[in-house]
Amino acid sequence: MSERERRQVASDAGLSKKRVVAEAVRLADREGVGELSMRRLARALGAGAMSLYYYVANKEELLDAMIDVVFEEIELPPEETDWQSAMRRRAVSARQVLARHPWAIGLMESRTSPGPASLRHREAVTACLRRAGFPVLMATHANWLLDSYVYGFALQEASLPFDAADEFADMAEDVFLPQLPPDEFPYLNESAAVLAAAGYDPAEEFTFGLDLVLAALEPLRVPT
Amino acid sequence: MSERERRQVASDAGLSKKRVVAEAVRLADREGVGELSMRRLARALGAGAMSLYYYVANKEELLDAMIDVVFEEIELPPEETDWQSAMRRRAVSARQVLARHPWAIGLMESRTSPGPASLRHREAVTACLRRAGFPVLMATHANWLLDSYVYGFALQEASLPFDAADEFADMAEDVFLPQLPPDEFPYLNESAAVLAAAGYDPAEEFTFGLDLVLAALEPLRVPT
DNA sequence: TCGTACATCGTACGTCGTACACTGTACTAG
DNA sequence: CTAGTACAGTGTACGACGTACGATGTACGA
Repeated sequence: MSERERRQVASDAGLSKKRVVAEAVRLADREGVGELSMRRLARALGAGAMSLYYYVANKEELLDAMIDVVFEEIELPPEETDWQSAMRRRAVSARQVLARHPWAIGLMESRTSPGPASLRHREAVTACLRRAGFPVLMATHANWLLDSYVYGFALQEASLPFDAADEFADMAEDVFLPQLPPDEFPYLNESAAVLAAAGYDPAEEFTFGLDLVLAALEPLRVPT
Repeated sequence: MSERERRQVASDAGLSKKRVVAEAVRLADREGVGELSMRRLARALGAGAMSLYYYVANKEELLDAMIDVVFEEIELPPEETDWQSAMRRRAVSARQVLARHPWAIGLMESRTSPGPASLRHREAVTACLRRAGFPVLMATHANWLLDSYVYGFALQEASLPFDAADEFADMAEDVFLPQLPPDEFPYLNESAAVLAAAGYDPAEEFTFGLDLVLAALEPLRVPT
């Protein structure tokens, strides 16, 4: 084992692409992607700024690698169950992961070529759908619909001004309602009032819409 | 009419918040939001960089205002038709607008408080759903599902490496297939092959999923 | 022992957002 | 008519950014 290899494995000393990207993800999670700079990242790793460029060609490549790490965290659809359960599991996992790394959503828009983890993920999802009896074109439609829902939901969730369900009630009273003149926004007031009373949980909201989508896709399938 | 008012209206001379924000949107459309800097924006307006700060507190506020301009461009659901047609119209409009301003999607993630146009939009959509007989909670679900689909689709569309339907075939052959070893990604290869042959149009893909979603929402309604 | 590849760093350049102090002009009050 | 004030815009400067470039020391094969 060469010195180089030893360092790539070591966790407490010596840099590596893995370590650099992992720390970048941690930093973005903690402080937001806007606060992620090469200098700050290097400081967090106890290194000089320019050392990072040995492992990453430029910041763009670092961001691409970060996105791929996020995709790696998303569960692949399990193969042993029916397609709806499999898709539900992977969608729920995707939402959780994207809620953990909200910066990832905003990053996707700007980078065009998918990383290896993203490709593996899409292959697994397509495989699941095809094996469940979706014709090629219908599998494509299902892929777009499901991914649109997952990403769009995560995007909306990321732009909510509160973090957990129990913060919603306070938030609704303190922030939303005062901003919404009842005569101009009667329906939004109605909504806010009902939601503040009933409580609000993004996870439940997600599965509700997800199940609607899954049920809507069922007829596109040619049962095997 | 005071000199100040004259200037706010004039289009060729004198700045105004409207003009500043409009030029910022144009710049972001043309060159991407990453290329939008206060200095470049000022140069495009024939002004000094610091002049912009008379109309905008800081860059964050500029970005918020840009997002609100985008929401203003989206058609509100028409009131004279059935709810599905109304929702379809506004969803199609939203997708078109977001395709025209792809940077807007990535921006939404980071800013939490909705602007006035965004609120007006949401109010109109909620009103349409409530009047169509959706109970309050079901209208909320419908709102989330529809917006998730629209935003998520726009997000995916923005990260496509080609711009129009007719570019897809070339793109598929030149870029996708060489990157996808058939033994590792059999299903993605199958997909790419079929899509390259059949052609691919994002607008059609969008309405396909949209109609599925609308149909899935119908049963949540209590017919009036 | 020497050369080469590896891993890291310091310096420097141009650009960024924006704080601050400054101008000139238009309008208003006395 | 004048003095003061609000408006609209500017120039300079500071600290942070991404990164090109070149220098450094160290490990290892010849």
